[in-house]
Amino acid sequence: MTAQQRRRGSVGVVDLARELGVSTATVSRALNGSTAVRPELAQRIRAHAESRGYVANRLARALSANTSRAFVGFVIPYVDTPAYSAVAAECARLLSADGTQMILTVTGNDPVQELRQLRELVASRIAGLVISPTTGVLDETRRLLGGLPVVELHRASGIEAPGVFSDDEQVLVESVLHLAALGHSNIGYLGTPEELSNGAVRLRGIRRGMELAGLDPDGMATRLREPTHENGYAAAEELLATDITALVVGGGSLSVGAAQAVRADRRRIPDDLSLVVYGDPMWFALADPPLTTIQVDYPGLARRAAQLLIEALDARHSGLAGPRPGPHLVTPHLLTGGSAAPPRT
Amino acid sequence: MTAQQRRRGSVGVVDLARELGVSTATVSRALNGSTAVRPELAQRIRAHAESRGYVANRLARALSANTSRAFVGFVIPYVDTPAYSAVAAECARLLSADGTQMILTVTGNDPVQELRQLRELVASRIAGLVISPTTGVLDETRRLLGGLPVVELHRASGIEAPGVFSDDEQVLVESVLHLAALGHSNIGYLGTPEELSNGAVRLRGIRRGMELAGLDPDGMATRLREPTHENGYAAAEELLATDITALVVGGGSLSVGAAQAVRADRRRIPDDLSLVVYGDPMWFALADPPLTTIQVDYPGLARRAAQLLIEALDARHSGLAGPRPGPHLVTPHLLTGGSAAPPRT
DNA sequence: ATGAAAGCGCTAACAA
DNA sequence: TTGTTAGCGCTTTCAT
Repeated sequence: MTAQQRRRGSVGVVDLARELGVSTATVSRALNGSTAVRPELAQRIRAHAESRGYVANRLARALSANTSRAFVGFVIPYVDTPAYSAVAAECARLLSADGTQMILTVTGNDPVQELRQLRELVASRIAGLVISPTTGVLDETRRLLGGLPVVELHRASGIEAPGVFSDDEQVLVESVLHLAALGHSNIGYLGTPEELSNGAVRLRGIRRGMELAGLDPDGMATRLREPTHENGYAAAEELLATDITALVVGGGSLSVGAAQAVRADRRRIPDDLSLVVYGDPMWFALADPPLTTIQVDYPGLARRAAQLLIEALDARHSGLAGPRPGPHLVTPHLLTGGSAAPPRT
Repeated sequence: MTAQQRRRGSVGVVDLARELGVSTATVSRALNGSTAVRPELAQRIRAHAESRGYVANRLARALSANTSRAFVGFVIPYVDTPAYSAVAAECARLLSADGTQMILTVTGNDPVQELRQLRELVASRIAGLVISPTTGVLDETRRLLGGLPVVELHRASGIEAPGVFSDDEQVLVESVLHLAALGHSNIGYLGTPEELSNGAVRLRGIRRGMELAGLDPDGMATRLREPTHENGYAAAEELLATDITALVVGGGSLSVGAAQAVRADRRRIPDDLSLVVYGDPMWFALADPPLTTIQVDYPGLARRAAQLLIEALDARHSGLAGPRPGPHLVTPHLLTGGSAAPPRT
């Protein structure tokens, strides 16, 4: 047995250094591609490291460098919808290519959990994070976020940071106009609360759409709810009890619940009710007829988010400006299914 | 300005120690709840730490302890289906309660990526991991896994480790018998490849079902494909070109694709074709009629996985036995929708 | 019960 | 170009 692994079966720089008769500094330099080491030696060191199956301890490295991009955080309220799961996946993939590992935390939309987890992430010396804030971000949370490169996702919390969002206002305007053009004047809206930045944006869109259509936004049957299937179902039931002839849903989870409520109500689509939902067309394509859907390019959003985060990290490191704070918008599209038609006369 | 943060705005044990006139060792002990410190002092230290907003550096802690459960890995091939996203979410939540952070990595079902990422995880000194292995796990990967507490998820890779799986065989038997009882004798099957452990299990179930129904498993129109929507769509198209009167799909993503193919084919359900799908009933409830679905309790599965991992970590730490290797099964259920009916005579 | 000091594995000054 | 040495922030013997 050679002077094999010291403990926990891992070779370290000291082992390599000893085995090659050089110093640990040289090994470190060679392994990190420093130009200050004789190419021939560097090559030899790398080869040896490889053959010994050396893997640098990221913890030690990060601790030593006292600033590294070993880890970033990904903080979201839920994961059960492509808006989060697809984005998480894509971000993990992109960051991994950058040599960065992504720590996933799920807040359940609880500000206290959010703070607790953020603290832990800071304790792990994350280089930065992507966050989809809860509804009532705490001051302390805001303070912690202030000290890190952060990219907001889906929802804005009012801090000075770049964020990627779906440009929902316009598409919701479009949705209303679409329905109005078909002859609907009694349109209902089910969306997320105004406290959520995206809820506010969507509501603004739908109201502007009503105005542009010559309808009264204030008279519009409206329900704003936290985004869960259950809420979507319940709120849709309420709206179905009114005399609306068309329903627009602004939110992925709400849409699933709403679609089920409409189904359970035995309302025929689009004869009895026109329906525009929001989210992953995959889910809604199975309905009969396939539902007209507000479709968001989640992978695109993820790429943007990952890219912004990486830029922000680079900036922090090089002292440069970093990405422009504020919204970076991705344009959603109204995908015409068959769930919107003229109202029954 | 007090002797505030030294760098990167964080207070350390030395600060606390200095400020209280004790040693860092005492601080550490107090913070870690060692009994060897005068309760009154410990309390004072904790209070002070709290008031200073002290957060222990997990990296340093893990490095020093040289074994900790600061991080665990979660390695999966995809995330775009509840089978993964729901489980990831739930595991993150449960582990977080245990003070453990979850590093998410997505392999894209590529064994090389898998190995690369596993190496990085080991470099981060993860305490253990949950993995849903790729189809062709490399030997080196297997070796690395051998050195860690690991819990397999959905798929088994042949290593000696506990794993949580859906007990699909029985439910697939049941599906076939259900269809056979309705009078179908020409049943098609679309599932995942036999190389995937769950693919093999499901195929076994469907074949056993055929036998029990007095039908010939070898004559069954079968397509085995990697689980993607696209594959589901394409393979379903192929099967629809045969003379099957019923189709069973064993796989979540395949099911979505298949359902869409059936729809696109303008095949009426259940008149022209009986269909049994697999996965999240949420998606399939929107179809008309709602699809008969093999439903898996993903949150339950996640709880089991997290629990097993935690047990394995505890065991490693205490030197005890640890959870029983091999499959820990969760029972799925056949949720009767309206997509299975007697064949047209 | 507490303190002093030696690491954990690595990087980065500072020397040579 | 290479080596020596001092940390990074924490835990943990070993003394006291």
